Parts: sequence; structure tokens; C-alpha cells
Amino acid sequence: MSPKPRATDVKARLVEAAIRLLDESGPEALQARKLAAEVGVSTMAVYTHFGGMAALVDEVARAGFVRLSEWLAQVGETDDPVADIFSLARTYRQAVAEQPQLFAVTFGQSAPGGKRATLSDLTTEEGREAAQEGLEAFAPIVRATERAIRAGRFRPADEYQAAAQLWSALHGFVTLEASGHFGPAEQGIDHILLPLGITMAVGLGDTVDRARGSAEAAKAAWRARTGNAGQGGND
Amino acid sequence: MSPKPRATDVKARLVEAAIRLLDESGPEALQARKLAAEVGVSTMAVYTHFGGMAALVDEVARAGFVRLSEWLAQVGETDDPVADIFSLARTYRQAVAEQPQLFAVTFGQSAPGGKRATLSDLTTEEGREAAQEGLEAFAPIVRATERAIRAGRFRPADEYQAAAQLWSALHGFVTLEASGHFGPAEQGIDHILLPLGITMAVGLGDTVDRARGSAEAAKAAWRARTGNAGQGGND
DNA sequence: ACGGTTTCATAACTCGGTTATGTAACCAGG
DNA sequence: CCTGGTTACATAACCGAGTTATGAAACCGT
Repeated sequence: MSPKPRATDVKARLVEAAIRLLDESGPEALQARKLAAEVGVSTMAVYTHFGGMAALVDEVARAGFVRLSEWLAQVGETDDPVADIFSLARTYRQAVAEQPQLFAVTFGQSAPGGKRATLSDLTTEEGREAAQEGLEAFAPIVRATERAIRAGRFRPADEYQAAAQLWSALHGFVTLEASGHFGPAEQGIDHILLPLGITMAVGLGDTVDRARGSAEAAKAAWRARTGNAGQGGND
Repeated sequence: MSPKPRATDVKARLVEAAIRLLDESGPEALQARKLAAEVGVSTMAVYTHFGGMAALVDEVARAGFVRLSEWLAQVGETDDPVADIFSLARTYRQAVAEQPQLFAVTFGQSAPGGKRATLSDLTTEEGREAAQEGLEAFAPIVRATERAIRAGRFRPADEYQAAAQLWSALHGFVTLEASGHFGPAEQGIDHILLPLGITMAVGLGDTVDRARGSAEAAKAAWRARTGNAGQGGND
């Protein structure tokens, strides 16, 4: 059970190969034979290390959560918590935009052959673990929300509940956008995501003007971070 | 092209069997041999009528969308458009809760590849006309939003954009709840969905008190419709 | 060094989507 | 009514992908 950090860690390399092939070639590339060939082993490695493809895909999904956590953790905290929330939203969306296949697996939308259960599969241990790591990715949103409440930008409220609302709105936008419902990237951000963020901020207690200001501040910070003007391109 | 309403309409019966088996036994029941056996034909019927399992699954996904439209269309319009939005939200959630497997397929299959018209065109003037047909499920939300704007409950705004925000928030909540992130049904509704609705309404221009009142009105109407007190049970 | 365990290769097995082929039913037109 | 073509299937085979059976080599504690 103790995963030894060997130089030739086949287990980790299988997951890495899965994520890479997933982004390169789509979900149909998530095959035991392909992954084994990629790593240079036989398909048996999949079964000694994971017990089957399902568990390997679960591991990929978990890796997606971890990666999302890392993205969000990179968003620093400024003295404007509402702007930080906008930055987290942009980052959340950007992560999904850069690795749509990975997060499709993570969010359970798509699976190779459509064979794995996605919704209402909470009775499995893997599902619960994934949910737990979802909470970890969720933490930065909770902290920013708490700071917004403390700063008087949001009305006094349970920070988890308020953050869950923000997370729902953000996740919904990202999911629908990834499904192609909101058109080109820049359009979806400007027409839906930013107004949605302002709506949420105002609804949670902020003023329209201050919310707009924070949205602008986050946009400027984003431009500075990404380095280009338009930041519309996904890659 | 003309689908004859034959007594032995194998095509329709295959889709029906797929939806039924999907809800009963999960996604793994979506197999050509199982469906054929269920209907009492050979697997060839799948290929003469659909061309393959993928197209049949597409048909199932489309059926889910239609079913969602029917659910939402059943929500009547009252003189309180914001309460109607709350009712639509409860209904949307209820539909997914009752057939999670079906909607997992529906939401997973709405691919950008399919040129089915979606929200993408709604934020541009020219695309709206053409997109109207493909958005039947979304239409009631847009109409309620428009009425809320007209009634002065929401600030003047593009009703499609505002509705897209509401849809994002709602869809995000439903998706995350179905993934098990929000605990038991009643808890998720009271702790997240209702506050989220109030947040959105207030953010779009409503007052806190009136939004709360509309939420209560929708809750009362829901109790009356479903007939039981708690309405927490999913079935 | 040695017995047990782990890791993996080879190859066979199974299941499920798909295709090849044939046939019976239906449907023109003569 | 007969006939040729098309459609809707059944039967059975094919094939790819997950899985398993088996065995060997490497690793490991004693």
C-alpha cells in the first residue's frame, strides 16, 4: 500500500501518460493498451497498480482536482477580496479551458465510452474521496469570501454558504461554457461571467460600483499576469 | 424521413427502453444487446435505425432535453415573476434528482461539435432568431426574467444575459449537488439553492425582502403542487 | 542465501460494438 | 398477379478493448 517513490514509478507514469494522452487525443485515448505502450509496459501494470481501468480513471479525475487546487492556490490575496474572487473565477475558468478533457473527466461529464456512472454515484468510496478533494479546491473561495464579509463588502453570513453560492455560479458557467453553450471564450467571459460575478457580489451585499471596480481590478491584474492584452486566447 | 406511427415502432421503443434501463440500472445498461433484447429485436435494429450506439445515445440525450423542457413548461406563470424563477429552479433540480442518469447523459452529450443551437448565439442580436428553437428548456427562464425586468423587480438589462446568469447559477448548483457536494437534498435546497436564488435576485436588482417573499411564495406553491410537507423525498 | 511477495510479460478469455450476409416483408410499376 | 428494388430485420462472424491466468524475474526481510 505504501507507494514507494521509485525512479521507475510505473503507477505515476501511467497517470501522467493518461492525462497527457487525454488532452492530446481525447477520452478515447484512455485505453489500457495505449497507456501501457506509452509507458513501455504491458497492460498488466494497470491491474497490479490500479486493479482496473476504472480506478485509473478515478485517479485521473482526482489529479484534476489537485491540479485545480494548485491553480487556485496560485491566486494571491490582495486587499480587495472581491477582486480576488473575480481572479479566482477567471483562474477556475482558465484551468478548465486549458485542459477541458481532463476536467470533463474530473467533473464526471464525459468518460471513455460513456460507461462510467457520473451522477448519483455517491455510494462508492472513490466518489467520496473526489468530493473531499473538491472541497480542498474550494478552500480559496471560502477564504476570499470570509475576507469579503470581514471587510464589509458582503453582508454578514456563513462564509461556507456564501462561498458555495459563488462556487455554484462559477461552476455552472464553466460547465455550460465548456459544453459550448456560451460561444467564444472572450464573449462568454464579458457577456456572462463578469456580469454574473457582479450580480453575485451585489446580491451578497456589495454595491454595484464597488463590484464593478473589483471586476476591473481583477481584469487588470489578469492582464498583468498573463502578459498579453486580449487574454482571449486559451493557450 | 417520415416516421410512421407504426404499432411496432422499433426506433421509438429502443429509445424508451434505453431511458428506462438507464434509470433502472445505470449507464452500463446502455448496451446494444441489452436494448435489443428488451425490445425483442436483434442488435441490427440499432444500426438500421441509428447507425450505431453513439447516435442512439445522442437521441437519449436529446430526449432528456425535451423532458426538461416539459418539466419547466409545466411551471405556470403567476403575477410574481421572481417567485416563478424560484419555482423553475426547484423544478429544474427536481427533474435532475428524479432521473440523474438520464440528465448525466444529457449534460454530458451537449457537445460543441453538435451544431445544436444553444445560448452561444443568444447574446448577439442576429443569432437569437435562429437559436430560439434549440432552447426550449431555457425559454421559460428567459420569459420569467423578462417579466421580472418589466415588473421593475430586476434592473433594466438584457433578459438573455440575465437569464444566462440565472441558468449558470442554477445549473452549477444542480450539478454540484448531484455530485454529492451539498449533502442531503433538503439541506442543499435550504442552505444553498434558496440563498443563491435570493442572492441572484438581489444582485439583479430586487430588494432582499421582496426576494425572500418570492422565495417563500414559491416554496408554498411547491408544497401545494407536490402535496406533501417536506417535499424532500426525491421520489 | 532463501522463501515469500511484488511486479510485470505473454497470451488467452470475455464482453460489447460493429459488420457481412441473407431473407422476408413491403412497395412501386407493368 | 408478377417482379424488381428497397427496407427492416435475424443470424453469425469479426474486432477491439478490458480483464484474467499463468509464470518468471526482481525485490525484500530474515
